[in-house]
Amino acid sequence: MKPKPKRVATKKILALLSQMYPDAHCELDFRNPFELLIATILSAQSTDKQVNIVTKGLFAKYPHPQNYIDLTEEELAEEIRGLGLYRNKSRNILQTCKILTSQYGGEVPTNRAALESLPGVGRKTANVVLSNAFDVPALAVDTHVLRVSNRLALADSDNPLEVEKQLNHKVPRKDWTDTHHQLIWHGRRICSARKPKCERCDLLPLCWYGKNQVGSH
DNA sequence: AACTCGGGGCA
DNA sequence: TGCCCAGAGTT
Repeated sequence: MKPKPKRVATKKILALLSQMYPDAHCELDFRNPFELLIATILSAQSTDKQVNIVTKGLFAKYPHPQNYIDLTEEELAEEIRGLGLYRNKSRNILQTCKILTSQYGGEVPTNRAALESLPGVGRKTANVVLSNAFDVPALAVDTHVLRVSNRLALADSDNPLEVEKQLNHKVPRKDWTDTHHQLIWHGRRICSARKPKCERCDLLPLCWYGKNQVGSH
């Protein structure tokens, strides 16, 4: 495979992405920052569809962080059964709710440092909450964004934080959240990890990876 | 950098 | 059956 070009048609790629996925949005169901925070913690290695099913019952029963602090890990684990990594998530959410209750008056903090200090909340989850619940521009880099932006040569790194920085330089700040969603939708629908559907991808003429795949067998 | 957690959906 | 799912924490 050829080395990545130093400059790519970034504007064209971004324009095409927004044209391909004009309705790209967060597919998790949530009504407030707390629900988004919990749903996003739960979404790791789980489908958003399953998260929505589980959280519907969970939030009806336990709408506020205060409602969680007296549960045991086992009790909460039972509530979120059906999702992957559910023991870790149960422990983290319980701890997070205790911190939200004792230190933040039951509210979700709006700054990154406070968010990332919560158990189960890393860079990616913090960015999702900031951008989707608080309208703070932040480009969350998950596995889809990492893979797709590298294939398009919009980024050149396996480190999510590094990719986030590279994208921040190339994407207008006002578009960070939309671009984030578009890259994810593209990664799920066409630019999949194993067998990307390059033959029906409108980005193929502009794609470093796709052009290198054509005729490479 | 390499593990570990992990059940459920879907081809 | 194998592969994948909007990661984070620990070693």
